[in-house]
Amino acid sequence: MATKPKTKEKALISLLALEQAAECLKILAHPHRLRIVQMLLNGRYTVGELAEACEIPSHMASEHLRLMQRCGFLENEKEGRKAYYKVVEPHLAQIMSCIESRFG
Amino acid sequence: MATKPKTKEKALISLLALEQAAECLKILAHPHRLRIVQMLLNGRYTVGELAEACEIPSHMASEHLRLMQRCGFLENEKEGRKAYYKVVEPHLAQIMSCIESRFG
DNA sequence: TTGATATGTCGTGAGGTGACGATATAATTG
DNA sequence: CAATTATATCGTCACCTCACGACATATCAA
Repeated sequence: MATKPKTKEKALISLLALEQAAECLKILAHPHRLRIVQMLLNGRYTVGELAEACEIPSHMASEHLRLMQRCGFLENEKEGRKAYYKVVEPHLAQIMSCIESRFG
Repeated sequence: MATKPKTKEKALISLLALEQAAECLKILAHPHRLRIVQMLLNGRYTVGELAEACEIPSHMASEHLRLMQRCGFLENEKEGRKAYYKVVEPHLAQIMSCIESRFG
């Protein structure tokens, strides 16, 4: 069972940590949110610009952005009436590059 | 580079491809399935062994495995009454290593 | 054969997610 | 001031996922 005849075994991540990881992956697992993350990894965009790229109304982009902000993926900077978002979770670049290598 | 990104932009993945990517991430976004993938990346296990590691009944592990098989993550080999599963999607190793670096 | 073991499949129901319209807030313009 | 623009939030509802029990299948052993 757990004691396999394997010589090298990696330590398993605890189920608790895997629940957190699953939560993060669920948030990422949406085509519009993926596009938003991909764009924000390469530039600076407002809610309206991101919404237009996703072909959705801006208030829906705003909800996606709020969700990703709440889980620590993004932060925003307000400039007048505009809100610019940026990526603050460093691992997102790695994951997006992996997704790009598989689906790009 | 972060100031005027409009001149030189990385190519965006099409929304269609992002939908596929999101589907795959949704399947991965479950703590028990993450544990299964992590184990199968490092060894050979039966349904019952994976179920025990996830602390779930084996018929539920079987459903997780079927799901991941249908989307091309896994394949199985039957030996008598036992079924051994293995990872066949090469990008899973990259993604798991990214998850391990963030949550491990 | 009967029974035990290992895995696979089906149906149901609670709970969660996503899309949408309506509405709210906040900043700029006339 | 009011109107417009940009973003944010709320309420609703169709849809989906998850966990579970029940059942089915398949293999092995006595």
